[in-house]
Amino acid sequence: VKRPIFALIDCNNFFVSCERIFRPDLAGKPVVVLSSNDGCAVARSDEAKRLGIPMGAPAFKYREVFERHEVVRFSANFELYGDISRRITAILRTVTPRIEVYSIDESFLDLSELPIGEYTAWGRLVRERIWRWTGVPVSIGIAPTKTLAKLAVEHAKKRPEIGGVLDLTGDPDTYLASTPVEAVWGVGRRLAPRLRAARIATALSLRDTRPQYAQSLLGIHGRHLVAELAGTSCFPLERSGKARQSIARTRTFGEDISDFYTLEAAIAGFCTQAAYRLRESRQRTRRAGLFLTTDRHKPGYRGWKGEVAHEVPVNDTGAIISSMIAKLKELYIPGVSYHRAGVFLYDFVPENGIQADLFGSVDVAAHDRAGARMRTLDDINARFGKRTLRYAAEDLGSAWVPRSGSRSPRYVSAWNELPRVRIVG
DNA sequence: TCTGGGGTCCTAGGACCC
DNA sequence: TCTGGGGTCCTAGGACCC
Repeated sequence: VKRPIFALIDCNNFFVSCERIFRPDLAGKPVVVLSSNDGCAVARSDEAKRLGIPMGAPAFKYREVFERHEVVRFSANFELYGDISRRITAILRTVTPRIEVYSIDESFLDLSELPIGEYTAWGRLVRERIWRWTGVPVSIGIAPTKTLAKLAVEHAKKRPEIGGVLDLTGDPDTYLASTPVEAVWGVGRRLAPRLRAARIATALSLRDTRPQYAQSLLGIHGRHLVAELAGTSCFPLERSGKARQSIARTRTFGEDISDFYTLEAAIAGFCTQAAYRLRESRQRTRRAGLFLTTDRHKPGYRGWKGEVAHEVPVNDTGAIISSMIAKLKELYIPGVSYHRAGVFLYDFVPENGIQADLFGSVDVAAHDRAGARMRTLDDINARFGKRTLRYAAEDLGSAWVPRSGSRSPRYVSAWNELPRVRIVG
């Protein structure tokens, strides 16, 4: 068996880099991108990181830092980031079809079948091409396992002298020795103290731990980590397009809600988006859940949840809205200030080949009508824009809609927000 | 006043069965 | 009245990731 070689392509400060494509004036300035409701920092430029703004920093706590250092703030613009991400993925697909899109800003490539002489030189070319064609800086780590590729890319990002590409297919020991154990992919804030207590403080000492001992400390995950750090691949390239297992739409509201109809509008909106995703993945759901909570930062924090089984699997927006609204009616308590809510779908079955229930009572005609209705709805909204055609329940109120005061234009995905170019001379 | 959102996998324990 | 062992399935919670 040929030894696998993975390359991990990781975009630097991805959301910030996307904003800078259309705002070159922001190069060298501290920039952050804020989450929904402009709640906390989810991406930071290097300059912002140097000001000590951590990942997930609550915006209200850092207001002074923002003001004092003139930190430029953006509300998250996922339409833009998704579009740029797809462009980068398209470039990578021209390198090899053996690609796993791991997240919006990271992809693994399997290089083992490619005729590459020198990995570092190859990586620099890819990096240069992505920069020229999209304006996004990336870092690349190359190694025989995903865990080592991840470790490589972290070093490539942090140390400018590496030049953005680190090949760890040779002897990785010096890099392993200088990696604290909590920086290893798969070691988080709970497992790190466990390892430290066992006097395992670096990636190198984790690699040299007895697999059995690692398993006793961390479960099966520990054994995999040791093997991966030692160069034996346990996590293969996952083929893209794997059916997802759950879909969630949850939001903290723009303002707290007590009114039933506004809540209904929010839930209907979540159902619409979730059902659309479900159809996109060509599946149907057998279970749908709903939750509501008050503000977790206030005394008397409470939550409510409910679940509905769909005996006949569905992906029809209307069916999901009506079952969730029925559940909402059971859970709703007048006078409560609701702060956050969400809808979950799980227990999926493939869309084609619907399973008749035990008594064969599936109404085939109704089923076909629902399918045709959803196709029409999706077509119209794809052509004329999201929410062109929507369910009435979604329009009952809008106070729940999260705030996003400083979102940049959707430069590449909305006709009326395209950048303007002025030709001079 | 102001603290995000969307996923996956593993494990322990209970229910149930033979 | 007391009493064994083994297996599966499901769920809730924990842990991680971006």
